[in-house]
Amino acid sequence: MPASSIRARVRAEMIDEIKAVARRHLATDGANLSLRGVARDMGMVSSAIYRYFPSRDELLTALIIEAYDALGAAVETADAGADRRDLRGRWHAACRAARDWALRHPAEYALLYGSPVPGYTAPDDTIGPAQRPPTTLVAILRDGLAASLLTAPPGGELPEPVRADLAELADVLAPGLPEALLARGMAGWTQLFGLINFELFGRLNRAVSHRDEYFDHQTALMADLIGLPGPT
Amino acid sequence: MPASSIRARVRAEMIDEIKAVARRHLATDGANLSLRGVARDMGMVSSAIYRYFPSRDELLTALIIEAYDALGAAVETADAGADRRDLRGRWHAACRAARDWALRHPAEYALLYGSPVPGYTAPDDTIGPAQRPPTTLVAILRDGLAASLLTAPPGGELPEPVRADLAELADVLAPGLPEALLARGMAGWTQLFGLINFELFGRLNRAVSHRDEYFDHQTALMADLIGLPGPT
DNA sequence: GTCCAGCCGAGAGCGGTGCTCTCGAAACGT
DNA sequence: ACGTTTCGAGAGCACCGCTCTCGGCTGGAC
Repeated sequence: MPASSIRARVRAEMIDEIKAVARRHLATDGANLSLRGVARDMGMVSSAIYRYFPSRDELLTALIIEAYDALGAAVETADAGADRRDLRGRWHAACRAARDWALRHPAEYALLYGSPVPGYTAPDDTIGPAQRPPTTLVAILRDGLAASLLTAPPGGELPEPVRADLAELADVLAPGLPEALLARGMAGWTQLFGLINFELFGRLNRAVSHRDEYFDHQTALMADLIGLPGPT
Repeated sequence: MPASSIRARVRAEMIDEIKAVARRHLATDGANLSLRGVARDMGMVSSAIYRYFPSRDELLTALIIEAYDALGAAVETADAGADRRDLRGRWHAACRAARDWALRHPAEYALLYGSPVPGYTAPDDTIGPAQRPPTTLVAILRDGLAASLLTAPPGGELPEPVRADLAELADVLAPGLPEALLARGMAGWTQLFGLINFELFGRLNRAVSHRDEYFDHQTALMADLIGLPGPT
């Protein structure tokens, strides 16, 4: 009597295959995922899918969680591949990894950072994976501060309500991080996904043709704002 | 034989009413607009709608154009209401107007700046209205430069491909605007809609509670990056 | 004042969707 | 070997966008 019986194993494989087919549909057909469509592709009838996912939204949630994890992993490995003391290099590596992943998986990215699906509210399972990219970015700041490569901007520039919010946030993400530094880090985070959104959703279409260089330059501007130094 | 015959007039009124009902549906039911639903609300059968809009996408396009215009008008009037020489005040007024409009019309905002509808590609009619907000922001920079309230950052910071792209863009938006200044303006533009996206799409949910103050602070950071001075 | 072309709404219908329920068969654990 | 559990198939419901046809109304030219 194995902990995972045969039934449980084939069931897990079935769930994985459904997710794989759904991901493929997402990549080709765009955001509107059809349960009946993936059922057809698997040679099944649509009602059979409901043995594995109680609703279309649950399938979407599973895909969303996996997508968050894939994006988070991409950003983390990119950061890990850079010289620990080259804060600016780590920043650019992380930003580029996020953009590259988004360009390679536009439909999944839209699921994560596009408009929320009308009736859908993200369950709590997603908030962990969703925090991986910003956590990685903040880690760069924390490391830089610990290694004295970075100095925090004056805290006096923060209105008190903002300082209080950021203090609570720092307690979760990176305890001890000065609020003013976190504020600029969040500006960088916002900018990063704003840039990706604009590029992916066509807002740069008749305006910017050298996308790679534009992206690097814009993220460099934010690195300046944060105060990230180059390699020592 | 009036230029607008009776027939044409009632037809135009009908189109307006359909758009109004559709906008109401958008506000209550969220992004998935149902043609049959608006037809029901108007006491009509669904096929009758097709006398006025050839497809659901065409209705969406009409709503998108009106939404762009409403947002653009809100930003423009906000800017116009500020002291011409207070560049920072104008910047904040424009940013707040965009955010306020978005918070008041979340579904319409999502239509404009959320993930694009799968099969839908924005027709050319939308690019004019879509340019109004960024044009207004750039106008602040142009005015500041003309009044010598603002100095452009050194152009040497720009990689050549970026400089070339931005030069072309400046020719359209604000001829003569230094590329490095436009680059920072676009960073502010990206940041603005990244901020609104994050707030509206729930990314700030368990993180930032004082939304107004946070927004003002983040846009102030970008005003710093651009180099906007306060009132003289 | 007549009359007809043009417009309009209703209705039926097509293929698609998410989802529910039932039924029979297969496979598992005992 | 048997009873239970699980599974896929199928029919069906209500909804969707969209097409086509038909009959009535009416604006405007005569």
